[in-house]
Amino acid sequence: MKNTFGQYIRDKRERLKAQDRSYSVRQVAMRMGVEPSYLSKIERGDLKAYLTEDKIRALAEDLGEDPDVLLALSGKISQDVQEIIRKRPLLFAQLIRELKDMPDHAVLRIVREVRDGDW
Amino acid sequence: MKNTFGQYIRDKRERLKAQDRSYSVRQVAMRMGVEPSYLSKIERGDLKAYLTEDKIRALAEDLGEDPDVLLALSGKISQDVQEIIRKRPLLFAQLIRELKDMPDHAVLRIVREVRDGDW
DNA sequence: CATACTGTGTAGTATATAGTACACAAAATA
DNA sequence: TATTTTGTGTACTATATACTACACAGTATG
Repeated sequence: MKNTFGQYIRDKRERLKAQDRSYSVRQVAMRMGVEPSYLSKIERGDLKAYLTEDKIRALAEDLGEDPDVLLALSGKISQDVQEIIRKRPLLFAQLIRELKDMPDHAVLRIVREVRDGDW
Repeated sequence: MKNTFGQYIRDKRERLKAQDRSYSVRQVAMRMGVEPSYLSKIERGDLKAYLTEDKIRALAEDLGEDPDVLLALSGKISQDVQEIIRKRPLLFAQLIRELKDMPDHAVLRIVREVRDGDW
């Protein structure tokens, strides 16, 4: 559960490293602003190692991954999304619970229709 | 920001207390499972005092308030809602950001249509 | 008027979160 | 082969989170 995040990013990083040597633990860690030993711990799923949202975002950027996905894998939700929900908790909590078991395509249809402004 | 939660529940509790003397800080605290001095701190907005989700839920139940609202006021989002989002972060983060500026009635229409199963 | 109940101040605790700093042996590179 | 560079183990730190325990003075109740 906590472990998938580590495995996921280690995997991605090593695939990038095969093409570009600058994707070592050390260099990625430097670029995202943590100590290499700490990123190493994260990748190996150390239960006492966590990253803040900004570090996760920096890592996502560096690895070319979606920040929302990496945040989710480390048990977090983007602060901006949280704020939207907290401003209208009744509305959004209800909506999200309602959409829980909807298939992706149904939710995507909503997204599209909302974006196209038929509301 | 953190303070509104305290003021909100103190207000509600005192209104209930006017009708029913069992809504003292002490008794409510007992029922929700914390020390009275701690609930007192919470109500006065002590920045070093926080409640976990279950305590907030117990408090909401006791005061007849909506748990999602009290959670939001203390800067949290219900764990079950968080989990729904984390299972499909791309989908839900996108949807929520898209709905950010939609008026309530538009979001409610979506909720209704989804519930009535036109999807 | 005694006593029970009230709200709150002070002090202390445990665990979670989010890291740094440095050393070391193995592997890769020049 | 000398020297970088690599990943990681160990030890340490600071702040946030989530409380308890108890004492105390003021207020209300029997």
